[in-house]
Amino acid sequence: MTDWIADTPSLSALSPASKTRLGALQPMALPRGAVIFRPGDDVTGFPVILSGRVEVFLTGAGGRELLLYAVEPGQTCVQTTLGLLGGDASYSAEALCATDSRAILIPRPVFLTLMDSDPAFRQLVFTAFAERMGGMIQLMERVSFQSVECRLAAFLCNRAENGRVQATQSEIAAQIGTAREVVSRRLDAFARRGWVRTERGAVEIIDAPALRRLALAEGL
Amino acid sequence: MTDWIADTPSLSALSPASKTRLGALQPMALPRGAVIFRPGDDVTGFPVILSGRVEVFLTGAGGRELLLYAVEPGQTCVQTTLGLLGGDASYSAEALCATDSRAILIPRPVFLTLMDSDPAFRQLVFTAFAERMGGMIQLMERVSFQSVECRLAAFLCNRAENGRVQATQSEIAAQIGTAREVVSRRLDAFARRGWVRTERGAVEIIDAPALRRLALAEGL
DNA sequence: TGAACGAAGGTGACCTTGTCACAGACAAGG
DNA sequence: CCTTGTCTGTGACAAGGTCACCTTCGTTCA
Repeated sequence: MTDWIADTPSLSALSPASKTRLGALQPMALPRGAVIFRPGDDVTGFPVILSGRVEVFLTGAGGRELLLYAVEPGQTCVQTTLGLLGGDASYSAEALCATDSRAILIPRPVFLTLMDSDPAFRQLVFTAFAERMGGMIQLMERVSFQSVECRLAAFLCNRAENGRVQATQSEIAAQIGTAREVVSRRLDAFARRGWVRTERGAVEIIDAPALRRLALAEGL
Repeated sequence: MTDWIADTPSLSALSPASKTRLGALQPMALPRGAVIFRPGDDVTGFPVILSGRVEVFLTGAGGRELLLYAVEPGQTCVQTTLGLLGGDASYSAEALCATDSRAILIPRPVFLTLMDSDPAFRQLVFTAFAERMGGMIQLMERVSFQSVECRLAAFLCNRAENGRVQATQSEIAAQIGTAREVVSRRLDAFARRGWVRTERGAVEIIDAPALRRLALAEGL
């Protein structure tokens, strides 16, 4: 087993005592698609992602989904912090592994001890919290004030690798908080303008600058 | 001048040293309508509301507004915590006094000292943070998955005093994150069903149970 | 091998929301 | 009075969400 503490930059500032305490924990392997938690689950501990990517979704009545945020290596999950520190200790969102991942789960008592004893750990949790909150406010702004077209363009720009985005239209819809049908129609509109080409399970980007211009047109 | 620390329950658990430190600060009087901060302002300190009510809005391109959360006595502002602890130190939202209010502003250095030295203060800031985050997620859920009709009904139920809601339709629109015209039409629909009666600057509630049923119809 | 099934994507119809433009109603002060 | 600014109502239209249903692919498995 690798020394996961040394391999995780965000943990490097922790005190030696904290590292010792955490050293006893075993990383878990989580396959792509694994459910970390669902709405209503109890909070049993504080997960830290070591590798991979976990996505946290809100699910609405009609089955529509909205990506709240993604957790990447070294980051922590706010939903959990919320449960461990605040009032109600259950989740209101759903977390799924977007890729194969490894994570540790810090049990609640250990978490509380670290919070009280290690300023570096506090700092870690706090800045994670602050960043998430900022992200949530930006998300709020995008979802309620920006057009779907604009959000879609921004998404395509961000997720593109070698001019391609590997994702089904349903997935894209969940990421930007709209319905699949709308994504289908918007992508079609982009395609007719010659900006993209759609395939089953992927979108090929032809005119990235045009998309970027559109993404920036409506404010941030 | 009254002893504002003793009068604020949420501060009672602080250590004597913290109280001494805070005792030197002078409460500020803020009239209704006063602007606490605007987008782009720098974060100079950590405000704690002693009395009154402060509302924090997000403002979109077309001038549309959305109430993110309200700060009530003993509570603190997350936007600020975010600025003091996280990366970027400027606000992305706007805070207005909804009523005449009193507040203290804890200067940044004092805030940071208290965070490191007083577990009770930490607890205070942290739970405030956790509660806000929970509230933001609920807001997200309402704004992106619930109909305007439902949100409006819920708002009327919550804000009613003696069967009346004192607010202009513009204010209501900002509170539930929609456009004024839409509020006008929805209220009209409620009125035709005999549930409310509208006046200039107020809404009288006639059939509260009907509204409550509608508010609960689409999940929380 | 080919029938069947399920996931992904396309489309039309329809309703709800948001936007724009503008008009009437009302309150407070000159 | 008359004016001015705020509050409210309305029609027309565009954008987005929902529903129903169909087509097109891959995969599986009998």
